[in-house]
Amino acid sequence: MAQVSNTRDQIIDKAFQLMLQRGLNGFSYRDISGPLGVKNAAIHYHFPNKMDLIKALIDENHQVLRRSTSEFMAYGGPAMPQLEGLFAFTMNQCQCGRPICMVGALAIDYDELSDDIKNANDLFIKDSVNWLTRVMEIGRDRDEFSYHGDPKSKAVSILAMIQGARQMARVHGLDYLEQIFEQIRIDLGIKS
Amino acid sequence: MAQVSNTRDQIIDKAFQLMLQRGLNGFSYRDISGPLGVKNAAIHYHFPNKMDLIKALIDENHQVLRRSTSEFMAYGGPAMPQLEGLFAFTMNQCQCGRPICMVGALAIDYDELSDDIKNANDLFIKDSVNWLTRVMEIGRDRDEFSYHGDPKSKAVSILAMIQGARQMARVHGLDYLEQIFEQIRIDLGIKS
DNA sequence: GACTATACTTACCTGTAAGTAAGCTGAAGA
DNA sequence: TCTTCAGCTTACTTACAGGTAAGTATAGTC
Repeated sequence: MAQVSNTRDQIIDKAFQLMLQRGLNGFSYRDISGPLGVKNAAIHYHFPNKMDLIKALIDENHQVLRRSTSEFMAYGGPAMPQLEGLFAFTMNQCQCGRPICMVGALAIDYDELSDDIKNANDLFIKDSVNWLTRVMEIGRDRDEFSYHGDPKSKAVSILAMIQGARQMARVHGLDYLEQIFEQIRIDLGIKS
Repeated sequence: MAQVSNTRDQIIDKAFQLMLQRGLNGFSYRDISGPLGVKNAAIHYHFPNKMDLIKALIDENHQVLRRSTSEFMAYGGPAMPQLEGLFAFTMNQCQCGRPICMVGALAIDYDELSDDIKNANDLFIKDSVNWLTRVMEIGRDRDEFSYHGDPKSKAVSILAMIQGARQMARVHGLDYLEQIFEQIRIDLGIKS
């Protein structure tokens, strides 16, 4: 079996889904190893302890963010597709059994995170905010939409809203999520 | 010791704080019994199992909501003090070591909640939304503030925003929370 | 003074969590 | 063909979770 292992990738994938479903303390190694058909010790082989696993999840998630925003951050372009992309991504995640966003899932267990994890999470949030701030700036400059106040504050408030929306949507269904997206559009003066 | 016990109240108080700090799976009976100077079995005496305890927390929280909104719901009055009251309450909770709101804390563990708990949580959210919807209606009618779209959608979006804001504030500090409150005011046309 | 209910404690149970040490296996290089 | 090493498994440990049954202390009631 000395081939390149894909067990590691499968562990990350499963763990990520479980974390967004149940939070850090809501899943165990057994919940990962069982479905994958391996033993708990196989997870410890790839990730010596749980925090190493969580770190890998954050890094993986950060990569996804970077891949999907790097072009816009480098070259600019219309803002609306970026915003609608965020809505679509969020909806898709919820439909794929990942109801809670990573930042929301980690927030509840924040006190028990290592400094290393806190930093990685902090960096992820900062990059998210930077991206959406740029979307807000460009969108207003190009008259794609309008709002009052500081672009960064607007960006943070939208991210917070989506984060909360995913949690509410878990209780009240995905209609709630769509309703909140629509309100964000209305607040931005898109579709009177 | 056949006096009226206040251990029950202390358990609820401690458990509530722990749940808002660490979530449902982030605290154990020991975390409650230790600080109170009782044994785990004392908790089981008052709340046969953990779900009974959680149910009590939700009910308690619901009572707080009802007490602080019943007058407005019955007789109306200016909307702005209601909204500012929500901001002040939220800030106060965060400062008192209750960083995450109850709905947010329960959302992550939603799948393992009993139907009973889900219903109680659902009802709490509905009452919250009803109250803030009324605040949004009255505020617009009285020209205290302005916004586009449906009052209920606006209410839901604000509640979602505050829920997300509390989680972000845990990572980035309470300034984030204040910044989001300010953006809500700006979006409502209060303080141009 | 016996009885009863409340509010616990003591002592235990089962299950499961994360984590570890040592052994096995198959491919690939020397 | 022997060795090496990645990628596991087997078999274990320690700690702690929620939960329970039986006993105890105290106050109020008859």
